[in-house]
Amino acid sequence: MSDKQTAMRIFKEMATLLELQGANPFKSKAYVKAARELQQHEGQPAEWIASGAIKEMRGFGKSLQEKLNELVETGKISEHEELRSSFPEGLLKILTIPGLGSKKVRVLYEELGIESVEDLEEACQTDKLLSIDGFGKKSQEKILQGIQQIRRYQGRHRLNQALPFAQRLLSDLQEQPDVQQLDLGGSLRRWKETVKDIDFVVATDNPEAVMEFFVNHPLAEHIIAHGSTKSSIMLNNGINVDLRTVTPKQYPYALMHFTGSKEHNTEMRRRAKDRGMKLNEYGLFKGDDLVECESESDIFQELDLNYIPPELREDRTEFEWAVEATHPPLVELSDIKGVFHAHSTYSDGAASLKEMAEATRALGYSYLGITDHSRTAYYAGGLSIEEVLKQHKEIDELNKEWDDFQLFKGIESDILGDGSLDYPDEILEQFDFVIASVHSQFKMSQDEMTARIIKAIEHPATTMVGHPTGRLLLNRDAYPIDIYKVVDAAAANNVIIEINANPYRLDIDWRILEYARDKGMLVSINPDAHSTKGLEDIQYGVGVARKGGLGPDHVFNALDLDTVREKLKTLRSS
DNA sequence: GCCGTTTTCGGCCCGACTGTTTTCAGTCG
Repeated sequence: MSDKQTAMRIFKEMATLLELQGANPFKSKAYVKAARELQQHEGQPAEWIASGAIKEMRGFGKSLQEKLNELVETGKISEHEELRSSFPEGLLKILTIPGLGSKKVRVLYEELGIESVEDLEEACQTDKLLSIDGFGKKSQEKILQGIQQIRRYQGRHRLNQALPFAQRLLSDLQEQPDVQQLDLGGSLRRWKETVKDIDFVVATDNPEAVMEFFVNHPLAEHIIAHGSTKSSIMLNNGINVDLRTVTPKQYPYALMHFTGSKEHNTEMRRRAKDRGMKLNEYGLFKGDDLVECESESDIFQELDLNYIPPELREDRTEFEWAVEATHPPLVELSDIKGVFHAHSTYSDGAASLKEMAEATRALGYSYLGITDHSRTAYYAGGLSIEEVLKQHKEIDELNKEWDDFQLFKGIESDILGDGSLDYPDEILEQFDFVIASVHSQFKMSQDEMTARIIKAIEHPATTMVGHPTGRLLLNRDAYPIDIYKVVDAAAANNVIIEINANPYRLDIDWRILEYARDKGMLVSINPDAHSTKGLEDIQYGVGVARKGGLGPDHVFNALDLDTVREKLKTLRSS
């Protein structure tokens, strides 16, 4: 029995190995496409095979169906095993070095016997690459730099690592007189949970001047590329920034092109081709004639599509609905009326109850649901029953100070190993709401973990589930869990699922939100703030909600204070 | 390896920059 994640990993690895082998590149791409298709299907491979759903899945022909079948029945794919054994494992790691693709890696392996990043580093330091055609002094230097980069940064960055720098660059570029139009593009504009680099698109009649300013920006540690329409710099925190310039007339096409995603663009160009046109970053063309568009909306329209917001351009379901309808408005930061899930000095927060409340008010929110850790979370200063009661008294006192703002009594209760909550029922009843979260005992089977969380969801005291998969971006994978079953249980029990907005988590994953939405489930966009500054993380959660296609109606903390007060009461008694 | 009311074979998205060439392959997005 092999799960979806395993199948995806194996298919992607087969694609890479096929490329390394020099196989037909379209064959390799077919495996990548199949892996994407797997990701987007709810359920597990064994179920799809049993139900015959596999036959309907895009990109699964005879051969790939057989391979998936083999994987489910035997736990492996023989062709995958053969491919793996024909190359040393280290080559896969070498392929993650920027500038090295399958062709070059293969040459290095065959000519110099390079099998690992360490081999390669040594070879570059001793000028061994100079003996091979197509490699020179500069290649060696670039490779050494690339090795440092992957060692330090794994090649991807969390939003909080990229966004502040992007905003600084954006405002600096904005001030340049030659910059006529400017936007963030790429995965940052799409609010992907981690990004590889920062992309900018600029409309200008003087690209040289803009490029000159850009590559000499004080944040640039070194210049990776400096051309007349495309340049790249590396920031001192290891993030690459790409800037593309076009003429004002080309701008909407370029913005669309550099917003991506790659898969979305591929589909767009295919649609253009179907209609006898050609789409690239410079325009949409019928023969040699430009089809004039003033905005991205116009371009979509020419391809018989309604406008697709950047966050949704991932080639998932957007082409299906955009043919028929415009997407309902996505939730915005300004829709958010209040905050749940914040810690105070009672447990592991940096600010007092009062400081957190005042900071929340100052941001324009009208309520704060405070949730310190529960007693089992001793490492985080979890609250004893006495401390809970003391905190409730303090909250009652503080609430007398405001008539336009309210502190709600909450707790982030650990979900214990057996799925129970962390206080006796008579204590749990005294909270206005309870967030149930897993903080320990991650090493369970998927069935056990799923059952554990569902048990917590079924507890009448539970209002929300906190960071449902436990992942830490770029650091720790989600614990094994059937997230669809968890969502089903939450929907059935009127439990709200948290979008944990902390940029290290962004959990629940946006990919599940469309499913959750269609189940009628509410989410709450929660900062999990451990300081007053942490409250601002809500912006990242809003990005995730948008990416998941949610509007304000799907977000619990987009409700105003009075409604939330009422809702919490009914949720508690249901 | 997939896919098809233009197709069951011959397509499969498009362009910039680099480094090494002396006209281009490889890589990237």
